[in-house]
Amino acid sequence: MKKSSVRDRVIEAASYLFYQNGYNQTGINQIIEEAQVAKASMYQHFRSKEDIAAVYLRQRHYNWMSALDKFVASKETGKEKIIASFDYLNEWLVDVNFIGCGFQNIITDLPDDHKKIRDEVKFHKNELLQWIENLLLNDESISADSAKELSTEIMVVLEGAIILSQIQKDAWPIFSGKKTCINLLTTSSI
Amino acid sequence: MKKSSVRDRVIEAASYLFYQNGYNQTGINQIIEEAQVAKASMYQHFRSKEDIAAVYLRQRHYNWMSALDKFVASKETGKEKIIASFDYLNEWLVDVNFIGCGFQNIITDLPDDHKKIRDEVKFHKNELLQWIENLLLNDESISADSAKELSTEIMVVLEGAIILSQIQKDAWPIFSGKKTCINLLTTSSI
Amino acid sequence: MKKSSVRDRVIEAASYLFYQNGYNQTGINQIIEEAQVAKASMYQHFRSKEDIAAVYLRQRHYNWMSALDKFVASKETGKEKIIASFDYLNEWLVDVNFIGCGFQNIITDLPDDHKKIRDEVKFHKNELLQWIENLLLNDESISADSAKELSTEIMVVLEGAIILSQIQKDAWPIFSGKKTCINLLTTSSI
Amino acid sequence: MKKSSVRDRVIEAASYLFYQNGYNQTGINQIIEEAQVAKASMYQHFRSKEDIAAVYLRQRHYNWMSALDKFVASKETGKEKIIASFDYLNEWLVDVNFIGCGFQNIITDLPDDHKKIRDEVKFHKNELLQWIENLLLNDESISADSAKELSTEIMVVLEGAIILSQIQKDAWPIFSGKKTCINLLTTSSI
DNA sequence: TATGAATGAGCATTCATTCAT
DNA sequence: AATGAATGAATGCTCATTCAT
Repeated sequence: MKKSSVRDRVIEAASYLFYQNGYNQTGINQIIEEAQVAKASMYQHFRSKEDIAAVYLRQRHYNWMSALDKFVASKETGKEKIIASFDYLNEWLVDVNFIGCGFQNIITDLPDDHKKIRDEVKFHKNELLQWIENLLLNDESISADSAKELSTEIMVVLEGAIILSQIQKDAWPIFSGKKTCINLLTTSSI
Repeated sequence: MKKSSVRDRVIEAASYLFYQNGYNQTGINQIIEEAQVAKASMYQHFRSKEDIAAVYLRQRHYNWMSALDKFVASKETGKEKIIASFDYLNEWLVDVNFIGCGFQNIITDLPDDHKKIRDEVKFHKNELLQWIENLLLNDESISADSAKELSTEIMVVLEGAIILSQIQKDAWPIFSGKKTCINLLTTSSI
Repeated sequence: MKKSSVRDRVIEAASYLFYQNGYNQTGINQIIEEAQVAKASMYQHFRSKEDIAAVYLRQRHYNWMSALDKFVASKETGKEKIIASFDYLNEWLVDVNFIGCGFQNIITDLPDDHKKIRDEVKFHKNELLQWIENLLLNDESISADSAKELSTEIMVVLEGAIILSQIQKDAWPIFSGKKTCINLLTTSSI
Repeated sequence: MKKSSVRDRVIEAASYLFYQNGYNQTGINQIIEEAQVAKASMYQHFRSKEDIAAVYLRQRHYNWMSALDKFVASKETGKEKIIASFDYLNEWLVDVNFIGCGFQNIITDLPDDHKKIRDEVKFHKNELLQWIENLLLNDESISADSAKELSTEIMVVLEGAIILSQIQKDAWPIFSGKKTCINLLTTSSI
């Protein structure tokens, strides 16, 4: 069995450490030790720590979104899928012990000049927003305008559920969020 | 005119720096330089950087809450005050250029052992939740049970509005949140 | 049109970088990037960074001397050619913004063991000295002994004019040197 | 007997290493090891490696000039003192095995942004030029204008003698320079 | 001949904290 | 109460060179 590439090992190690311990709490030395890689080898593949984080975030985005998609796959309508996404939050956040969102976490205490990271975070959140909007657009009972507005409202609730459950180390904000979401989707269809 | 105390100057400097640049981005040396205080003098008043942050957060809590109270003072009913709190978010966050919530920001990239800081953040959020609940309890049209549940839902929306506006560097999540809040307060009173 | 060889491209890139930015300031990575050459390919043609520098210096020597020859070609006598060489210094050093002599520059901050480079620098300076002496030997009014001695004196002035104009970022040392040189050539012929 | 201060030990160690091995060849780690000082202690006294070098150069300037003054003290006239300064070069450069001028050496392979160092080098050379000019001004047989011009010519010769003896690892350029200097001072007084 | 991948040793600098006075 | 001096450990990053293919 072949040892995986330097690049892969670095990303794997960094992804784990960045998410578990935070971006600022994770040093290059930790990453290379965990990845069993020479420092200069690592810097041949990544220009900077920020670059590693950018790759980590992009990868995290795809993994997270596809896990979400998979989780709600059994639901039939867009509304049901959206509501189920709160159950996804619950499963996920309980599983990681309420560490919270890797994207939110990395952006809140970041040196000013880390533009790549900020862009990745925005990218992820915009994709998630789009995911919600698309589900609503497929629902015949909802107009395009309503879909746009509703999706932003739900997005806010999702984000709030994540950050507040992280602070409280408890799932209740997720269930409160879910209830709000149901309310939004119900009253809007009147 | 007497120079303010070492302790006060440290807190003032640290408060500014922690909020503007972030906890991890702010070094002890920056703080003592800004505060015009000797390093050892500082450590006579605070055991550690975390201790300074704890005091900063407690003080920030009181300032923030009282500014909120003041902002919504002109409103008569609890519901109106709660809805107006989103306007407060808007005024505040636009003013600070969407730096976000000092409590959310400090908790997301923190060494594991910083318990004092985590406790201050929880304290603040619990106080804010209580503030909302109390306003609802004063409304005769809302039952105690409803007040409890509604307040958690609104709290989630508030938190989401803050973090998402910070990521987007835009006020739209605040207005989406306000809309959701109005919806919640309206449908609940049916 | 064929791409020039690896060797040539490396030398060209290194020559530019060594002279413009300095030997220590120029990294192997810069060279191979500028030369569009793989690192290992480069090391197939040159044993070390020092070896590249040795080739650069030898090539620089020929280019510099032939430009000097060309510059003074219109002058008839050896004395006139030597005096004109200060005008050459001026034209050259103004053109390169007083970067100074590539040979002087490389030798002053060098690891102890870089013998090849030291030898190249000595070679160049000896050739220049010889060039001056030969011009004087062709002058009938000057004895062989005088030519030998005069050439060393003029050489010292030339070197001083270069290094001092580099420090001062100004041409005045070149003109002072020229004046001294004229003086030497005049008084000696008495 | 008290151990000398951190600052003094750092300067002493750095001065030795910078001059003997070169600025680029000398690392911070070497300096602190030689000085027996903790790294952070060193950085409490000096903002950067460049700052250490600036102090080293300033101190070197005073030491070098005062040794020169002392060396030529026995001479009576300004002209004699200036001529004797070439003997000083000889004594000095033979003693240090033709390492050359610490000011010339540091400036020829320096990162672009090291302004402080460049300024110290210019300062030293300007002071030396002034020293020569002042000696000539005290000589009644020389006009102020001549003193100004002669001093620049002699300065060029001095610099050339230093750099060329360094390259050749031999004293002959110093004696050639001395001869030129005598010539300049003699012919000028005609 | 050519090259992508890898490396150990080193770089200058900053960290939060403690000590001696 | 106040402070200048000192520190070990860690920071992110670059160096010239070599290896396997």
